[in-house]
Amino acid sequence: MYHPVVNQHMADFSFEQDTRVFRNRDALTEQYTPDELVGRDEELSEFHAALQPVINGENPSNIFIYGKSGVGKTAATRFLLQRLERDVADVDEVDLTTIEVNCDGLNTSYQTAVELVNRMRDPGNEMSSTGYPQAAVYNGLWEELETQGGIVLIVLDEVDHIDDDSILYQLSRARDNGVIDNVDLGVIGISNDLSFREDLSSKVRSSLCEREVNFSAYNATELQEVLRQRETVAFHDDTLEDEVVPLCAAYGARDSGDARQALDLLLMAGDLARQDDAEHVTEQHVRRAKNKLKKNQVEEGISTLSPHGQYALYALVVLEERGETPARTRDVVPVYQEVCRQQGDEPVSLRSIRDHLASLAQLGIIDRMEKNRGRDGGKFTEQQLNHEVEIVRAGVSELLELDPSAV
DNA sequence: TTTCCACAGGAATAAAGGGCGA
DNA sequence: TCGCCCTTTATTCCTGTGGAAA
Repeated sequence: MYHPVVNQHMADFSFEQDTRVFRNRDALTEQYTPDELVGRDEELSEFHAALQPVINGENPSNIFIYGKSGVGKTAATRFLLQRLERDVADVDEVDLTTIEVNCDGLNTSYQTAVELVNRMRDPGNEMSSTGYPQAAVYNGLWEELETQGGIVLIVLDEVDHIDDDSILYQLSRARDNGVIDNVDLGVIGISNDLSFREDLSSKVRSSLCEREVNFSAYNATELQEVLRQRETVAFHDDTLEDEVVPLCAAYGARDSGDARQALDLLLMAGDLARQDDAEHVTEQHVRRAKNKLKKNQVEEGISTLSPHGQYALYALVVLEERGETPARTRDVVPVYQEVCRQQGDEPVSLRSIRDHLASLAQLGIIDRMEKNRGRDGGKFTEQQLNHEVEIVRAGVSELLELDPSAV
């Protein structure tokens, strides 16, 4: 049977190559490594010096890279390692392997060790992520490293996501402990968390942080330079209106000099312009992109929460809508318990709720303020949403299927 | 200066769930 | 199938915190 309406509708979703706006959209993504890194001369120079032993065929130093998110730590690491690999290729005596692992999602040393083993194994021969004794996983790791031979550089990006420092100790001390013999191993740890280094046990700190490179935040001028550099690769000439780059740079500078955020903003603004069939990316596209990114960020954070984390967040949404925030933990609890009842779930203990609220704050979804009323009221914490209540409600309702009138 | 309040959060431990090798 | 070993999420217990009041 012929359905003209349906066919007309379907025709609207055909795909055509769209080369307007972007020349090379990938140049704004995290995977792209530019030919030149803007505004990072000092950091690159220090990092370069720390990698120098590799090309000399000497035992590589363990290097610890730190600085806030989006200041070019990962980009600089990839940039220098690409050049190192290129230059090592001309030196017969040096055999270099680099392995980059992002520890986001790897909560423990165990999982990280399994990931490293699997990076070195062929597909199909990979190790399962559970079920083995820890010693078996480490033995597997040393075997794979010995098989690689030569110099191996392991990059652990977002290394602060690993809860325990056992893997860092094992890797940085592997040679001294005699578990590897045929391979010279160097570890490059990258962290956004400035306190991470201080929290390491002294034995790990002294071996992992043989060389340290601190990446400072970009200022608005440096961010503009970064964006201009990518603009020429990513967009067709004269596609961006004059105010677009300064505005993206200003947002990035406001969010603690974060180039990644500024680049994401530019990418999203370009996508919106293309979606609108516009010839140019305008200030309006940037402002819309900013809102959309914020929403995505909240939704992503919410999706990683356990059910009780979601219930606790929903309790705060309810309190926010009642105008009862900032709310003390003890005031969040009864609303949380009501949400649990509505969901047909048993509430967890006060101690666990504290942990859930702390996680929400860590994800940047809520704000927590410490208060102290002294002998009259003691010390306590108040919390409130860190984003518009509509955005959070939308994100959490999608997961919980809540009846808004019930709580 | 000391005491007190109301928690926050660390430490130890348990239970449940899932994968592995024998 | 069973025992082992891991992770995640929870519980209980308990110590630490810091500003106002005494």
